Amino acid sequence: MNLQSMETYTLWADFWQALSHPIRLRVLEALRCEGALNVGQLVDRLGIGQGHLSNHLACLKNCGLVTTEAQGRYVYYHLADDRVPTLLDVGEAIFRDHWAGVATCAVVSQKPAPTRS
Amino acid sequence: MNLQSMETYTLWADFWQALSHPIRLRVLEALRCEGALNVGQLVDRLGIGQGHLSNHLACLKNCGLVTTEAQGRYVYYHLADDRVPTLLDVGEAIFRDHWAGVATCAVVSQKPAPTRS
DNA sequence: CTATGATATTGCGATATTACAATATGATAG
DNA sequence: CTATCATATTGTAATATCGCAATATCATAG
Repeated sequence: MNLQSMETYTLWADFWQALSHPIRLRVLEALRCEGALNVGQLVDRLGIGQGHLSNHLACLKNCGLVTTEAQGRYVYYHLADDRVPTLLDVGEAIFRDHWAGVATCAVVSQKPAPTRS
Repeated sequence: MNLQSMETYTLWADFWQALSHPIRLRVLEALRCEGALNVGQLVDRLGIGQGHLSNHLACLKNCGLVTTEAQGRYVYYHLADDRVPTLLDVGEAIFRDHWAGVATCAVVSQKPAPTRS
């Protein structure tokens, strides 16, 4: 695949978007801490609806961040490989130094812009 | 800042979102290759409107991925630190192994779902 | 001060994503 | 085969983001 084309950047952006949701990040952190969990266990830990979670899991799987292993009626999810925790670590390190700035970002998570007179 | 709270994950998701846009990725790649560029040079290289680009640059700056240096009327942008190329490298490595799956992801970049009869 | 070039901000229609409920699929026990 | 539990998929209203145009700000030259 050509890494210079506009379409490739659009697809690469979609990959990063897999990391851009609090529920998906909480799934990744839970799997990093606990190794492997099935859908029901993740529903319990995150406290969200099963169908909703399943959509997010499909996203993480399609984007190569997690893999699954079926065991009877249960489907266990775990991090895809060692690069995933590395990615999370580096991202968290940069984020820790800049969370205050992220909160003021007007493009991402556009807050209603403080009204001024 | 408490790294366990839901709000923190929401903010961390906003940080990742800075990477989730083709224009912002192209800016980061341009800066990685060329070191430092001002806004006009980036407008030329990316071929988009100045105001539009400026919004994306503000996003990257707020999220700690780039920093700026004013020189007279020009503002030069460059990558914030060495962790940024590391982040891009690891992300690209995982993406390269899974771009076909990313393209089928229904949560991110929801395609109109192939109609079946 | 005025004009001009460079960059930043704002407003808003078009589009994409999310959250939830309903429903479908798949596996296993009896 | 039927019932049941676990997981996946779909529809859609609410919400957030994008992209562009207009305009504001800021620095410098004259």
